[in-house]
Amino acid sequence: MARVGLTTERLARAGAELADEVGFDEVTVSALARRFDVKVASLYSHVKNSQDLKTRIALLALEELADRCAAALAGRAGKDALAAFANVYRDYAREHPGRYAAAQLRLDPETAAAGAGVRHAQMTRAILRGYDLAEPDQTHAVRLLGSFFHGYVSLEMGGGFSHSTPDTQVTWERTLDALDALLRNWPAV
Amino acid sequence: MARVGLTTERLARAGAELADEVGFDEVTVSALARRFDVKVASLYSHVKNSQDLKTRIALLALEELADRCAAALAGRAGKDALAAFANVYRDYAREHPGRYAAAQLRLDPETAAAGAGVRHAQMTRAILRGYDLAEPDQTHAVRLLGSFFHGYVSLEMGGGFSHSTPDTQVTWERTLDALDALLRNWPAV
DNA sequence: CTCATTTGCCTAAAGGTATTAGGCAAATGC
DNA sequence: GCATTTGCCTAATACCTTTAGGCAAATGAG
Repeated sequence: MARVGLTTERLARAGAELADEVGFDEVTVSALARRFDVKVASLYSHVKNSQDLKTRIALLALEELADRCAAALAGRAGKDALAAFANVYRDYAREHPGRYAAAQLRLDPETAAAGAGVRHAQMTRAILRGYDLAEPDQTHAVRLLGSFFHGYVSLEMGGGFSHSTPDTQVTWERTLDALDALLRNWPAV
Repeated sequence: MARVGLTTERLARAGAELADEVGFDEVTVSALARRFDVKVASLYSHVKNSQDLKTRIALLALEELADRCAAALAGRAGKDALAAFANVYRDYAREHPGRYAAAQLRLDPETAAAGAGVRHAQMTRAILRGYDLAEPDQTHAVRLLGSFFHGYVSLEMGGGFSHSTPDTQVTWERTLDALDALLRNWPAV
């Protein structure tokens, strides 16, 4: 019996590729076994179960996304940073729909805390350094931006904006303008 | 063999209840059959398949949500309308997490068009009547609001804001203030 | 190099969900 | 009261998940 060289790492990576190809929901222990031309039970030495596999894919995606964000944010400030950050999310979702869907997986708090979720929050906050926002408004703004990015990308991916004018690219640019304006003129209490 | 009186309608309704109790992902033809104390195959006379069942639950949720929005919007304008609309989304998601998850199901275009999705778009647009926004900015604003509401509620439901200060209720109120301010001072091109 | 140990993938088996085909009995209508 | 429709059932197939236990390949000590 030839050994294929399965590892937890390789399974997560292959699972991520599979997700991008067929959708995160279709990522299954069986499908992954087929991809490695290996019997299903063999995977259970490397991942605890199906949920564990999905969680690992999610964490991988979050890590990748955080890396890209960090790279995009380096040396930018203000609206430049805002747009760069937003574009990373959107582009990642387009390039890797399955991974992006995985990144949306609801993780239990400890798992999430151990992963790259914290980096995401820190980076969103870093964007706001270019604007004049004191706490607690800074946190409100972080949440507003996070919500918008996530919501926009989800809706666009889900076809929520399809078949309508104006073009979503224009909306994307104009809404980023609008958010920039909002952050510069954040309303006082 | 006593007849239970299954109908497509009752199945969708029971499926929605089940979704709220155990989560939309756990809604399965088998689970629904158990709930009616009926054999699994019996359901296939009323729904085409598992996907069909889920779609019907999604459409039911979208309809309910649209009804609530319409009721909330009646007689309100400007920020009042904005807040009322936003609160309907948030409250619905809290009251009916399973149904809300169902409403997020990706529908094929024809199904979506036949459902209440159109009403949602029209109502979001109605909110903007209280603000001075011409096309195409109105559409951009509709998309921004839709993205934010959806994103915020998803993140909050998913625990994205948990264990952090300030309180999410405060953020909710302040971000609505901010969006109101943004709509009143929409940046010119 | 040889032998013992570890480790990786396998077979086997049990349980759950989805879906289809065909049957019997209850409801419906003439 | 009988024929037809309709509703739920049994049976069967197929796929996914997960656990238990086995054999052989890799690894490493002497």
